[in-house]
Amino acid sequence: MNRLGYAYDWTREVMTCRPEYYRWEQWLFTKMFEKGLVYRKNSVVNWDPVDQTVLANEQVIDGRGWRSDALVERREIPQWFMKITAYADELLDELDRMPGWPDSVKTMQRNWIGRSEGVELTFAVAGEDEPLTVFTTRPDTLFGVTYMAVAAEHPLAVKAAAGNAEVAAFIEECKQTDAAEATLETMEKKGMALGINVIHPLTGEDVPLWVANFVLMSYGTGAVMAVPGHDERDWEFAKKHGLPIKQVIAPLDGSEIDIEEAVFIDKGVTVNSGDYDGLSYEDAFNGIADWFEESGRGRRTVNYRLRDWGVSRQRYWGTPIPIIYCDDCDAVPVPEDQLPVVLPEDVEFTGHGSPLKDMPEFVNVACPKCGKDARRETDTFDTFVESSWYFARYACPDNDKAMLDERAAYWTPVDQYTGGIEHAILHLMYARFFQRVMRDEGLTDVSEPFTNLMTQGMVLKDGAKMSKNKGNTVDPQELIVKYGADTVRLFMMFAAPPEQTLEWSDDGVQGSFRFLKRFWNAVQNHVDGGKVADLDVASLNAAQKDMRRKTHQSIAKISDDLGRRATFNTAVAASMELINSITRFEDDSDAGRAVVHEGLEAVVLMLSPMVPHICHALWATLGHKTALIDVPWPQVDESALEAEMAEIVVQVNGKLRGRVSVAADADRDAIGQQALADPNVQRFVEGKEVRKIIVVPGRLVNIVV
RNA sequence: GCCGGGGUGGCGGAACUGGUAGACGCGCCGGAUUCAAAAUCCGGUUUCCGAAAGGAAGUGGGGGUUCGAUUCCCCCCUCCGGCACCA
Repeated sequence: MNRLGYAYDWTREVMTCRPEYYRWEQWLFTKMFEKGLVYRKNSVVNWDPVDQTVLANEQVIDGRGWRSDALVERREIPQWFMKITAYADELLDELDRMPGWPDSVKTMQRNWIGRSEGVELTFAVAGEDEPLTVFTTRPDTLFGVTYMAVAAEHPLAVKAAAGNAEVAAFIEECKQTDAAEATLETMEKKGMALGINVIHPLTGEDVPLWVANFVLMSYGTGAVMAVPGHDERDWEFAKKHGLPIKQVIAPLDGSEIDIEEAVFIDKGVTVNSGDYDGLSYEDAFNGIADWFEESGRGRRTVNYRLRDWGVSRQRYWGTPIPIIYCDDCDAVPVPEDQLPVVLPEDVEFTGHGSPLKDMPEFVNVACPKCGKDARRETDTFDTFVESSWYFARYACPDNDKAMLDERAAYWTPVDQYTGGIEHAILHLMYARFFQRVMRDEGLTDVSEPFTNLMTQGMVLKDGAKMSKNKGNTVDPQELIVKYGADTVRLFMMFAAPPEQTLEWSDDGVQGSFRFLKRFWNAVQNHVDGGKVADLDVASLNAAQKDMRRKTHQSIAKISDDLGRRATFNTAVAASMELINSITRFEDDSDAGRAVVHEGLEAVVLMLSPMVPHICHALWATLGHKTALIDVPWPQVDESALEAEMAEIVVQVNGKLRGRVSVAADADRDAIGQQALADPNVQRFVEGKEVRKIIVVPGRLVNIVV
C-alpha cells in the first residue's frame, strides 16, 4: 500500500484482536450494563445436533450443517443484547439531516428500522387467565379477524402441544429450519389449529387460534391477528386452510370487489364492522383505538422492525464478554480494575463448542460482588462490536487510560468514510448506535460517526468477486513493478465509477499505461520546444481560442467530477480528451505554445490526485520550482468559455436531420429560420405544414410538421 | 418473500436538470514506420441498407406521458447487494 502511494498514517494502526483495544469495548459494555442498555434473554440460534455447535446462517446450506450435513434445528439459548432500539427514533430522525450519505443507504436504514404506528390489542383466551396481545397497524380491519396465529415457541402453543401429539409434532417440525429471515419468508406457510378459541373483543365471537411457522417469537409479541380479506399473507393462508374470509373494507371509489377472488389491501371505508361502519381509515383507526384504551384492553403504540443487537457468540475467537455468573448475585459485570478479560491463547480445540468452556482456569473465578465461587461467561462478542468504533480509536490508539480522549474531539466525525455497499445496514447502523452510546457515556460530543459516505463496488475478475477465497486476486506488486504505481491507480479510477463494481482488465491496465506515456511525451515534447512566452489572451486567433476554451471547459468539468460528483472515471476521460486536443493542436507560434502550456499545466495539476508521482515530476519538467502538492487547484477563466458560434442540432419531428452553426447571440427566430434553411432539413419539411418550431438555445431546434 | 441498486456497441463505460445515444478507453480492422517484429503514429469501428450522400432500427421486454424519453410513470423479466451468527 505504501508503494501505491497511499498516504496511510501507520502510527495510528489499531489491532482489534489485541487486549489494549478490546478492553475498551469490554469497559463500555460494563457501563452499558449499569445503565440497563444491555440485557440477557433467550434467543434463537442454528443448532447443529451432530457437531454439537452453533452455526452461522452462512454455514447452513439448504437447512443442513455445512460440515455435518445434519438437519439444523432452531434452538433457544440465553444471549446478551444491546438496546439499539432505545435509539431507534434518533437513528431514524437523524437520517433526514445527513446530506453526505447516499439516498439508497438512508432508505435501506429507514426501512430496516421500520417505525410503524399502531395499536396493541388484547384478546381474551377461552379457559386462560392471560390474554393474548397482538400489534396491528390496521385496527380498522379488526372486524375482519377470522383467526389468530402464534409462533411455535409461544407459551399457548407449548401448552397445547402438551395435550396433543399432532400439535407437538408440528411444533417440532417448525423448529427444523434455520433462523434466517429469508428462509422463513420464502418457505411454505404452514399452520395447525390449536383447538383453543380466542374471544373477539368487539363481537364476542369465537376466533380459532392457530400455530404457524411464519409467526416469529422474536418479532413483536409472537402472535398476530389474521385479517385474510385485507392482508396478502393472511389471505393465502386462509385460502389454503379453508378459513373464512370476511370483507370489512370497501374501496373508496365505491366499486364492488369479490374478496374470495382477490385480497384488498388498500385503505378504504369500513363495512360489516358493527358500530364502526362507514368510517375512513383514520376514523376507524381512532375509534377502535379509543375503545381499547378506554376499556383498558389496549393502547396506541409505536412498533419497530429493528430488533435489539444480539452480541453473544458461542465461539472462541473473539472478545470475551466481561460478565461473571454468581449463584447469589446473578450476572455481575467485571469491575474496571479487572479489565481486560484476556482471551487465553493456550487452548485445546475439541471440535465441540468453545474451548473456553473446558478451561477451569478461565471459567472459575470469584464473584466480584460477594467473593463466592462463580463462573465466567464463555461467549464472546460479535466482531461487529470491534468494527463499530475503530475509526474513533484511530485518533488516540495509544491511550491506555481511556477509550477516547480530546484528540477524538479534534478528528471525529470522520469526514469521508468509504466501504462496500454490503455494509449499508448492519455495520453502518451498529457504528451509528455505538457512537451515540459513547456520546452518552461522555466520551465524545459527536452523534454521527461519518459525515460523508461513499459506498464502493466490488472488484470482479473474470466475472467473479475478487477474493482470497476464490484465488482470483491480482497482485498489485507485480503490476507496480511492470507499470509503476500510477498506472495501477489510474486504471482503478478509470474503469468504473467508484460505487459500481469494477471489472478487472489486464488490457485496460495496459491502456492506462499507454495514456501515461502519451501524457509524459506531450509534456516533454512541449518543453523540448524551448522557452514559452507569456499568454496574451487578447491576441489569440480562432484556433487558439478554441484550444483555450477546451482547457477551461476541462477545468470546469474535472473540478466538478472530482469535487461534487465523485465520478473519477469521467474526470480521467476528460483529462484524456484534453491531452488528445493538445496533441492534435499543432501551433508553434508564441501564442500557440503559451496556450498549450496553460493546458498542460492544468491537466498535470488535475491528474495529480490520481497519478501523483508522474505529475510531481512533470510539474518540475514544466519549469516549476514549487512542489506540485503546494500549488492551488486551477481556476476556470469564464471569459475563455465564451464562443462566437454555436453548433445547433436540427430535428424534424424529433429525428435528427442536420446541424447548423449559429451566432452565439442569435435570437430564437433567427435560429429557427437558419434551421429551416438547411438543405437536408428542407427535404423533410417540403410540402408539409410546419406546426411548431421548438428552439432550445445552444442545444437544438425541433421542427414539428 | 421483503428492502436497496443495476441491465446501453464485441468489452469496461459516457450521456449530470427531458434535448445530438455510444464521450473516453479496451478490442478489432485498415494504413504508416520497420529487413521483420514489438513499440509508436494515422484512419475506421452500434446494427442493417447504400459506392456515397443519406436512410431505417436501436439503451432488458411491454405499455404510457411528451414536440422530444437511456432519463418521467405503470406492468413484467433478469442480475447484484442486504435480510439481523460471513463481515
